[in-house]
Amino acid sequence: MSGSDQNTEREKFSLFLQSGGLKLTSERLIIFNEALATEGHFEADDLLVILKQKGKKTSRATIYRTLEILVQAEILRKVCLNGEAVHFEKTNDQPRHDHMICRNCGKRYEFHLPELQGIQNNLCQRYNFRMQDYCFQIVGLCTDCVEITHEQRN
Amino acid sequence: MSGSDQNTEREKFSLFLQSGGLKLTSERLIIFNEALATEGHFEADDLLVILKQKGKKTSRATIYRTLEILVQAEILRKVCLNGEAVHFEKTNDQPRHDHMICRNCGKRYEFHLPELQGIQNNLCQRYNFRMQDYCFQIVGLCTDCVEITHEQRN
DNA sequence: TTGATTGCAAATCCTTTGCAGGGAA
DNA sequence: TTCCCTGCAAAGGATTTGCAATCAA
Repeated sequence: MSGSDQNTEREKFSLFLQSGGLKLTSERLIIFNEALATEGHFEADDLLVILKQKGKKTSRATIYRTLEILVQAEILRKVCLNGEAVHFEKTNDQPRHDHMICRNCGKRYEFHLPELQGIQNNLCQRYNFRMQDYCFQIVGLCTDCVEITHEQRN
Repeated sequence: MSGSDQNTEREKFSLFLQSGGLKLTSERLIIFNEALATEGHFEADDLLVILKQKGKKTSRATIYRTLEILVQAEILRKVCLNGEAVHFEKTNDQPRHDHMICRNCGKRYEFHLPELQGIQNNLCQRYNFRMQDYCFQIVGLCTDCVEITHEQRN
């Protein structure tokens, strides 16, 4: 993500906090920065570990509370791949949104499917729905694991 | 779901158990039957309650263990809507697969989008991936909640 | 007979919450 | 000064696991 994107998000965060009578504390800023600096998915606990390693003090409780705020501010989204634990990812991470996941080895392909946009617009119009986010994922077996599974069965 | 579908699934279950050296116990059969008789989504605990009400003895542990087997046998799938608890649904429940969920009130629209099939085939071919399942969901605000949110902000 | 399966209760894992002290506006 | 926030530790909820008795094959 470019620096200017990060500034946009930072602005969004500030405005969201203000509009809700919330305060911009140093802990919230630390968590915000780390979340935006993280590529791809992460769990709440990942952040705790990373921040500990970097010597930045934040409690687990504050991380959970702040991540919830970042989701409400639409800076992060929750994703939940095939029943795994809840992960977070940046909402403005455009090119990596759709997933194909191998059920066996966990390998994950990420891509962006512009074709989905038309489908989405259609639905939102029909139901008068305001889309904030979407998620598309395919679950199955990757090349390698198709073969392995085959061998096991024979 | 028709009776013959249920038989097909029952067959699938038996075969899966056999091929893994697993046994078809009365508890597993009870859970299988109840899972397939359930319309739409359910949680592990829902099943426990229902079975208790019907006077069928099964422990929570066995339910969790059996549901895991049913997922591996591709009779059920896990779905996780926007960070909610894990739900299960039948894999062969064709017409209700894609979701649009209101982040505010939790209202859920369900539908089937045949347009997605082409996209999926494309991807699977490109990556030589064997799709077992997919999931498409839109998250946002429904008609009613768009208005409410608007009022709050003004 | 043999090894898989069950139920129970304890253990775990992830997340939320109550509360007293500290901090932003 | 006034609430909002934080960290801690305890609570909660969902899921898993160890173990002895039980049961399908």
